Amino acid sequence: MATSITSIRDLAASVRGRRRSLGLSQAQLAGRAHVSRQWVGQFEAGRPTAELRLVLQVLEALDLRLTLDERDGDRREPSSAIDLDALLDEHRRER
Amino acid sequence: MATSITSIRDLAASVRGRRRSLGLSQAQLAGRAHVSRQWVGQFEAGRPTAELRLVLQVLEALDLRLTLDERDGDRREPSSAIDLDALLDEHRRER
DNA sequence: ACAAAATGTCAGCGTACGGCGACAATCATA
DNA sequence: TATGATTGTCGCCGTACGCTGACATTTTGT
Repeated sequence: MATSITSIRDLAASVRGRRRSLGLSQAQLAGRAHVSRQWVGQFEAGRPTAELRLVLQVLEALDLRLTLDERDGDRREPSSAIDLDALLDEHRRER
Repeated sequence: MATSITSIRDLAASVRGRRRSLGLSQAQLAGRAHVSRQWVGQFEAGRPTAELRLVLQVLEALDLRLTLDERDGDRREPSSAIDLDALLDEHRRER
């Protein structure tokens, strides 16, 4: 049951959902993740400036695993954008 | 080709690896992700206090996808720790 | 060998983060 | 309905983040 994370809001919603499904209060989660209760609340509300380390701590406390994979082939633009830049750089070098 | 992310170091290494495999410099990636070049360098070096939003921006710029999934069943302790707390809470309520 | 490109590192600046205590508002339950 | 639990929000404080410019060091390419 994997959820794709494309935004902070996705992540926040997943964290809140998981916390609730485990029957934990924000305070309990905070204790396990070594963050403040207020931090949990604000993170769940979608705060984009949260510190990565603390995010990972919370995910760990909730037994949530993050995985990272490539999505080349799924996107149309980035590969052409990359080629364009590489091309220009190369062109500049040859000149 | 999915990589499990269990630490900042994992993530940083994946980002650097991906950037290199795409043939991008830190400066190029920085431009695409709307962060400073120095930020990319420090993040790749494993800085744990990076801002989540910027991390997601960089992952997007590298066409890397994050997914989140539950790992109950893989761990032995958390489920017993959670049960203990829930039990105590319930016990307190009944009293 | 040398030059250009890339990366590592430093310092200054302004903004804001995380923890804390506290209180308001909301929710759950008896 | 009343009460306790939970969550939202505020303000204070000290620390540090991200950007920038700059320079040192390393790597790459010829």
